[in-house]
Amino acid sequence: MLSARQIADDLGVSVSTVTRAFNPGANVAPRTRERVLSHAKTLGYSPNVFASTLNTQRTRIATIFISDFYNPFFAEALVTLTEELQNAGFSVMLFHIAPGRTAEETLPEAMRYRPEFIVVMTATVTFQRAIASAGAGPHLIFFNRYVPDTQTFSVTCDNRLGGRELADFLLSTGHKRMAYVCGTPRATTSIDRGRGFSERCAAAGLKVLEDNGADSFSYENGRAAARRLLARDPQIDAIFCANDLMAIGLIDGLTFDLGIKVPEQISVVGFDDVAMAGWPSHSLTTYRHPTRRMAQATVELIKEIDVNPSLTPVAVRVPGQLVPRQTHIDRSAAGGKPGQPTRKRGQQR
Amino acid sequence: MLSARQIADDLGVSVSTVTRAFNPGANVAPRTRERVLSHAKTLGYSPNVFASTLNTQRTRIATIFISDFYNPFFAEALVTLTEELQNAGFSVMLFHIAPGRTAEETLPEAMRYRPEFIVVMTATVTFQRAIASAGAGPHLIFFNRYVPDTQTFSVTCDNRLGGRELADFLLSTGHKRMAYVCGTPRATTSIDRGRGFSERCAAAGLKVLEDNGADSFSYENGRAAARRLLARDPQIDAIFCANDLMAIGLIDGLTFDLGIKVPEQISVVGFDDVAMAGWPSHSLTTYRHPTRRMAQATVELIKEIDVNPSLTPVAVRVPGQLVPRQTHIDRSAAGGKPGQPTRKRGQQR
DNA sequence: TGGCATGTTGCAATCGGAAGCAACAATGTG
DNA sequence: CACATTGTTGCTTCCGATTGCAACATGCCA
Repeated sequence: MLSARQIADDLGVSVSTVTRAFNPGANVAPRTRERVLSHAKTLGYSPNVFASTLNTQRTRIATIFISDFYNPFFAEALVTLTEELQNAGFSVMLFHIAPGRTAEETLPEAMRYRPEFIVVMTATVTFQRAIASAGAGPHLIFFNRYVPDTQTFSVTCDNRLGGRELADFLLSTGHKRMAYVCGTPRATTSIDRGRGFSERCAAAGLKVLEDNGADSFSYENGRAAARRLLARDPQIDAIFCANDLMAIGLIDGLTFDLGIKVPEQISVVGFDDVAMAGWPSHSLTTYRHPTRRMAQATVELIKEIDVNPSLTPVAVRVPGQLVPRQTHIDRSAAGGKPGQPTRKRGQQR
Repeated sequence: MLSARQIADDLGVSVSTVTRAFNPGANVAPRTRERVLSHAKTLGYSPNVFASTLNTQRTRIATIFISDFYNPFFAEALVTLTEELQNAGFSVMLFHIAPGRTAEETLPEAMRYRPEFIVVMTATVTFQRAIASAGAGPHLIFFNRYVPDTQTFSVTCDNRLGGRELADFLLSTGHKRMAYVCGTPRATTSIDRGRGFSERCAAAGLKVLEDNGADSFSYENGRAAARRLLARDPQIDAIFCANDLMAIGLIDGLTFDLGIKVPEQISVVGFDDVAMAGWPSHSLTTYRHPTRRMAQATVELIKEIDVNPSLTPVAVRVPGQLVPRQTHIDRSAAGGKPGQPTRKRGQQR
């Protein structure tokens, strides 16, 4: 394999000179630097990170922990995060936590690369304890989730705000009997969305019916929730699902399993605004998940910590945006009509 | 940061002994090994890869190149591939090629980590030339695509076979006027699927109408293709789209933009079997993309190359599976009925 | 022309762990 | 008891690049 020695010998200079040519801060004659870089390029040489890391002690590695994607949004988040991290000069390593495995099992292997930052896209409460024990280890940032009651960095969508805005929206369009379908139990995303939703409804004097039957944020769980909710209260006029996938599942459940018309009989809103939510076949009223801005916020945070490693942990909450489409109607006017009264959803089929 | 020296001093042994404890093949007294590993665990120490890599010259790194996902299937592929690579003892690095950027710009940075394998999930023809110039560089494997007319490793779905099977299926169900909607121009996936489809139709004496208007495999492109195709031939009775996303877009185009009933007037089939293809709202007849088996095949290939680095490049093609649902009908019988005649697709809405 | 500042380069130690070789201890054999 | 064998450990060199320090060349000014 090509080394700096090779370049040095070819050009009749020392190894030091070669490395200095690659190091922007170092003192080299401009002409020498140019000669080195040019020769390196023709040979296809780039400095070995493994050697340089050894005494600089800076790996410039950011490691991302993922588990199985249950949500299309994760793919976008991962790609965006990778892109932004690269732009900020980091190299990205990816570690997958298999279902049933804990992050602790994978951590030692990940730690061998001495990452400067670890971004956790998977929920594991005990995770940070393991990191903390590593002393002057990597900085830990939770993405899309946080660990309640602890001081850690986290970047999430402002889920509670989203829940509140969706509640405000449904209240202002005359809905009176609301329900909330939870996603993965104990996931902060599910809890906060429901909390924001419930607290606004409570302020308006309404109690929200809550379905806790799901074990994950999946289409199937959304579909199954339809039957459970309607059995508990056949008079429901609006349902908020913890994410779009569940909302789409729930709508299919209402439509195909129970013969209930959406939005005529029941309004349904989701959370995320995945691509298919915008398609005419679904046209789902939802709340847009600020994925890219979350990725950017994460990298901003990393840059700040980089400058000031003793920064006090903050929980960054990025607001999203309400996206009214056609799975709700305004029930305050008699007869009601879709939010965007162009054409009824799916009518032409 | 923790080093082997620390462990050694604490236990009154040499650094060599500590490293040997971590190296399964090395000779250490079982009791000593246990003492070292136990102490290392309590301190949270794991060997520094950067140091060990220096003289072993084995990085055990596999680098994955991605670009923007246009297709949900990529997320699954990436996660699965990562999982399988980890199981095989590799660490995964992720590099993103921004739109408009070439792989060559990112390559030097990736090469600094001296990866043993590079898996390319993004299409770039000039890529391997750059690698080749790096001499005894990493092994290159194309995933989901290949570079025609070159000798490189690749793992793809057997797209041509899939196209043939879909053609056979539509022919056997009495379709007479077929069309094919291409995806990204020059993408081997799009070309091979269309070729397999056309050659079977040709064998049955049918010429396939081909739409080349798309610049990528997107929902929007599928939707736009509907209008173009029908303008060219209003008598079409079956359309094969290069992937599910386009098929769903095309169906929405037919349904909402043109008022054409699917499958009553036109049958539509896709390719991939993404999650939403199975939902009642779409219930798309399609061909299942063997994503996980492709990931496994890739890792198998890597293992083989690992044992025998001079292995002759092979193009592995993994067969998928036809999944008949409800976006086609049997036109050979008078009147025709859906493939699985339970309930008409989307009817209840 | 001598002295000094400035710019450029090489030397050598260093980072953390791997591995060949030698040293040493423990055990078995004649 | 001497000696060989095996098992275990430490010493030392090395991987490839970085960096403080010293050495050297160059140009400027007095």
